[in-house]
This record gives sequence, structure tokens and C-alpha cells, in this order.
Amino acid sequence: MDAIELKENFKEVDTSSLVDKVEANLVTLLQQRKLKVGDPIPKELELANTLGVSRTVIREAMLRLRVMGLIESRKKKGAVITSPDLFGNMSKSMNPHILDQETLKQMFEIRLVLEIGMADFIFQRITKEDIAALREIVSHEPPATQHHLFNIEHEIAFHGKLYEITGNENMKKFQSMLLPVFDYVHHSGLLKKPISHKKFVSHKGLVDIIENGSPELFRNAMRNHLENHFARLFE
Amino acid sequence: MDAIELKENFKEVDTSSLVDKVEANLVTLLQQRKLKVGDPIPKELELANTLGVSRTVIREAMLRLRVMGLIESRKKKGAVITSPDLFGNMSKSMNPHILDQETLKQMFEIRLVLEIGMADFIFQRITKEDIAALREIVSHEPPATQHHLFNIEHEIAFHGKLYEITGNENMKKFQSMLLPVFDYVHHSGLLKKPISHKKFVSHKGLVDIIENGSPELFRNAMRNHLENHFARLFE
DNA sequence: TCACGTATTATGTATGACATAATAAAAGTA
DNA sequence: TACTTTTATTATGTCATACATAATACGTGA
Repeated sequence: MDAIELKENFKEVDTSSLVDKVEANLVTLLQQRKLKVGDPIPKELELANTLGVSRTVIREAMLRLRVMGLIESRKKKGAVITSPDLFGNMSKSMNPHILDQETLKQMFEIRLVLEIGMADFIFQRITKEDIAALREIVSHEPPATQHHLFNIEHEIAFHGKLYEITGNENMKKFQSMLLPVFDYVHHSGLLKKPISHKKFVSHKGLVDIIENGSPELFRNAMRNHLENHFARLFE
Repeated sequence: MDAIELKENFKEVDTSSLVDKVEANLVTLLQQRKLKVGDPIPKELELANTLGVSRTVIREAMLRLRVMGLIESRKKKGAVITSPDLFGNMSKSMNPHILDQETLKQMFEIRLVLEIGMADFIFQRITKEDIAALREIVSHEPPATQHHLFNIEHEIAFHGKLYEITGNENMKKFQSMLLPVFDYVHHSGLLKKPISHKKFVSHKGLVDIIENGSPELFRNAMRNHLENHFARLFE
């Protein structure tokens, strides 16, 4: 009997610690939708007694839920269920010096995907004021020869505004976390091909399309606008 | 002197707890890129002595890092630096019964954005085998009248395969987490407008375009394919 | 040289004590 | 009575200590 068959015939040994089990317990407790945001969960000592483990274990399990943003605990009140901030929790890990290169590259890619794919939401939800704001931003668009940092700030202002227009706060939050990673990948030696500064569709060109074009046109224009980045990923 | 001026003249009081401080300490330790993945960090007792706090505080701070996926701790070995699994950490929170409605809706939207925006990566990285696999999947495409669950499985197989083709594992992981949310939003009363089953570009149509078309064509086709979902979000 | 048992080490778990903050109850005052 | 102040209660936050457990290193004997 070879190794693969063996693996199928044996049950997985439960190697999880006490804390793991309690955590799983609590998570399923939360997921049974009898409980809503704001509802309190049992006190540490109650849980310790009920589950037959020490308060230390309970605390560590609850600590995990707290770090994940699933609960919040206040003195005297105990712990209450909260609606987690999905991307907020990610921000501490989203650091170029901590992530491995493959992940960094993939984050770089995801940004490109998002900006091309969000066209419909921009067109659906944009307001007159948004267009005015975009016009204001592009009026300061620096020439490609400008100093790097200046360009970066302009990039952030313009593209950040686009995310804002989609009205999708989670996507916006994700983007702001992606920014330093994107910048890092762009300038570190991670991408082998050199940085190109060929001129494609400009920010102003994109705004023109937003005003007079269609989502289809915008997607293609954005794809073109990002060509310098794509060129470094492909081939 | 009014309240606003007062606020400007006073420094912010440092309200962070001991654990917060230790955590910040450790994070900066990790971010100094002298340390690589796999390197060990000091033992709990050493840290407790060095920083002058109890082991409990150290453990809680390290626990946070562990939950975020920045470190892993093993008995005897101590804690070592790991490369965090950005989206993996999110999965426990990504539950329809825990998230609030607005967030759920935004996750629904992000899926649409990703699938439209990822065209270039599909075209760049697809192989003959991938196309064969897609063909195999669409050959089982059920009629729209089929039972819900059957359709869902087919949807997952097809769209999941597309993510896989992009070669972006993080995006794929994100997608698989999004699946239950998407399904929930689709069928719960969260979106006011009724579910439409109008026929637009089919999965088979998408595969044809992948084989003979271009990223531009694919984006538009995917947008069309997802029209039933967009229609429920927009007016 | 290898196998096996033993010591060591760092995390995991348990327990008890006290600090602190938020709330509820009680007491006091107009 | 109504309203403020004080006091008690309660549940989490922090600290300290002891022991359990698992992984590793060491040493002994064949």
C-alpha cells in the first residue's frame, strides 16, 4: 500500500491545540446567525467553566477573534459581536518588506485588474462634482520628466479618486493598502524589464472618456494607460 | 481659548496599551529587512525581560502577529518569521452571517470587477491544456432551467478555472472566499431587483473568444455575460 | 556508527491575585 | 420627588508562578 492510499485510509490526527478548538467553537457560535452585530457573547469565566478549560485559553481564543475584528471587548460589558473590517485587518501584513516576491507581484497585478474592471461602476455612479474634481486633478498632471515623488502623489490622487467614485469603500481601502506595494514593486528590482515612460492614454484622456465615452471605451483606454506596467509583466 | 485651539496646543496622549507598544516594537523589528522568512525572533522570556513587561503581554503581542500570519511559533524552536497569507487570514471573517449588508454588496461588486479586469492575464498565460479543460467544463453547461445547486457548481468550476488560468494565486484565493458571499447576496433579499435569467454570452461563448478573440473582446463579453448581476445592482 | 534513552528548552496551559473601567445601586441633598 | 454624588459590583486587563508538553540536543551503550 503506497503513501497516497495510506493517507486516504487514516483519519487526520487532530493536532489542534485547546485554543484552536475553543476558537472554532466561538466562530461557529458567531456564524449561527441567531447572533447579530452588537449582541454580547458569554463572559470569559462562564465560557471557561462551560467548556472546561482555563480562562487563559478562553482569552487567547477571544483574542484571536478580536484581532480578526469579529468581536470587541469592553470592560464590564463583556465582548460584543462586531462587523469585521475585511481589508483593514490586512493592512499590517501589507508591507513590502514582509511579503515574499511572488505575493508582491500578484498584488501589483491585482491593482491592474481592478482598475480595468471597475469601469462600469465609475460610469454608473459618477457625479458632476466628481468630474470637476478629476478635471482639477489632471490640470496639475506633471510631465513625465518630473521628479518621481511628485508624480507618485499625482498618480495617487487621480487613481484614488477613481476608486472613490465607484462608491465601493472596501475596494478603495484595498487600493490604498496596495499603493506602497505597487510603488515598491515598480521601483525595486522585482520586475526584470526596465521601466518604460512611453506615453499612452493620459489621465486627461481618461477623464475625457469618462465624460463622453462608455465603459467599454474606458476599459480599453485604462488598459492602454497601464501599458507600461503590463509591458514589464509580460514577455 | 476654545476647544479646537486647545486640541492643537496639546500633544495627543498616548493611550495605547502595553501590548500595543510591544506589538509595534515587534512589527518594526520584522520590517527591518535584515530579517528574512524563517529567521527566529527572540524568545518570549527574553523579550519580557528586555522590554520589562510580563510574559503575558509579550504573548498577546506575539499572538496578534501570529493571527496576522507574520510569525509562526513552535515549541522549543521559538517563533519564526513567515510570509503572511494575505487572503487566507481573511477567510474566517468572510462569512455572510457576520458581515454587514453594505460590505456583502461590495464584495459582490468586487467579484464582477475582477472577472472583467483579468482578461489580459488570461490571454497572456493560458495554455492548450487550459483551453481543453475549459471546453470540458462547458460541455456540461446545464440549461438555465436546471436546479440551482447544479448551476452553482458549474459556475464555480468555470469561473474558478478562469482565475486559475491567471496564475495569480492570491486572486484565486480571494475568489474562492468570495464565492459563498456571492451566492448569498445573489439569493438573499439583499438586492432588491429580481433575479433575471435572460441569456447573454454563455460560458461557451466566452471560451470561443478566449481561443480566437482578444482581451478587449473578452472584457466586453464577460461584461455581457455578467449582465444579469449588473442589472440587479444598477437602476 | 547507530539506536535509544535522558536532559534541556521554549511554548502551551492552568491557577490565583490584583488593577482598572464601566455600570448599577445606594445614599445623600435640594 | 428629582437629581447629584458616592459606593459596590462586575467583567476585562495585567501580572506572576507553576507545571505540562513537544521538539531538539546530548550522551550512553551496543
